[in-house]
Amino acid sequence: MSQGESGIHLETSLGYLLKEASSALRTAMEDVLRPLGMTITHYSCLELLAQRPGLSSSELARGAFVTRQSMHVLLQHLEREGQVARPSEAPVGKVLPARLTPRGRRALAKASAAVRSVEVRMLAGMSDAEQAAAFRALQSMVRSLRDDPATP
Amino acid sequence: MSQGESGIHLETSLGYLLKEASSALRTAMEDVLRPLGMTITHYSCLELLAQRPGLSSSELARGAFVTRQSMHVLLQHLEREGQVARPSEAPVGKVLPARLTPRGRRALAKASAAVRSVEVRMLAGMSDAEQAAAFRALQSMVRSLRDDPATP
DNA sequence: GAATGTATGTCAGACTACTGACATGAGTCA
DNA sequence: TGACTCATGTCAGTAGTCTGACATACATTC
Repeated sequence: MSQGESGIHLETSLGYLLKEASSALRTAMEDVLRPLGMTITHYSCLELLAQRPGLSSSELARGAFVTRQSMHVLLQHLEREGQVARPSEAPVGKVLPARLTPRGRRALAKASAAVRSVEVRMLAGMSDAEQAAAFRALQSMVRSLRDDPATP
Repeated sequence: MSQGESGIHLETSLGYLLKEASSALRTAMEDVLRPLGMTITHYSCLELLAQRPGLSSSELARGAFVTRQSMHVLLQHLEREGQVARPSEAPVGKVLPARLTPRGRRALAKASAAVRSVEVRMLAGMSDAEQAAAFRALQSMVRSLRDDPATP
């Protein structure tokens, strides 16, 4: 039956290609993080805390693109491992600001270098102009998807 | 401490933005597929079978960017639901070619239209030239990540 | 023909992230 | 003040995907 223009053509679909690219990036990152005993979300959490100390669990979740429940269990794990510290009581409201410990900073240093090498590899062969164009295009896609919450 | 150029700057990282974009796309697709009782991998499987009938479980897995084990359990489910059919014996070797049933085709029709609307929304505000540039950029990233398997 | 390497289908267990739900604190507004 | 809304932290259960393992089928090589 005519799927015509109402369907998706995998070969030419930007959505499909976006998924392919993010899948390739995820695999490459997992490959370099696994030897360090770290998952992508784990790394993302540490990187976010390094750049924005004091972030709450919910804010970290948004920054790592997972639910706050997922980040919650990860933070519990990282606290037990001694990579992250949180006050036992909230300074204000219920929000518990998290911070890296020295151990967390050391773990991040190796991971960050590894991830950086993946990103460099990913961008090999692209000019600065091409990278800038890709950046703007992806930003536009994110904005368009967020602005309209699913037209019913 | 100087994280310098060895680290990642979240605000300007193409890798981070790529993850953000794919996360936004995933969420948007889940939002329109959930009312249809379908997951993204489920939809991807049907779409692949519509465009390339006779694909094996392993080939479907690669096309949907999951492991063949994950696709295997999904296919078992879809066979029970009557959306997909496979011969009980392999025509050649061990490979079992899968095909859509009429019921699978009907389920796909709705899903495909829904996903198409998400893609249209995502590309709103982008010129054809911008879309083409984004397409080439993403293709380049995929190629670069695959060609070099993790330089140790 | 035998040995090896590669790809597939399948089963089992473990893990990650998700949805659902509840209580709590903060801000807004009548 | 009280009612309402919203964001957060947390607990519990579920679902989807992954890793590990094994047997089988084909192709290649010696």
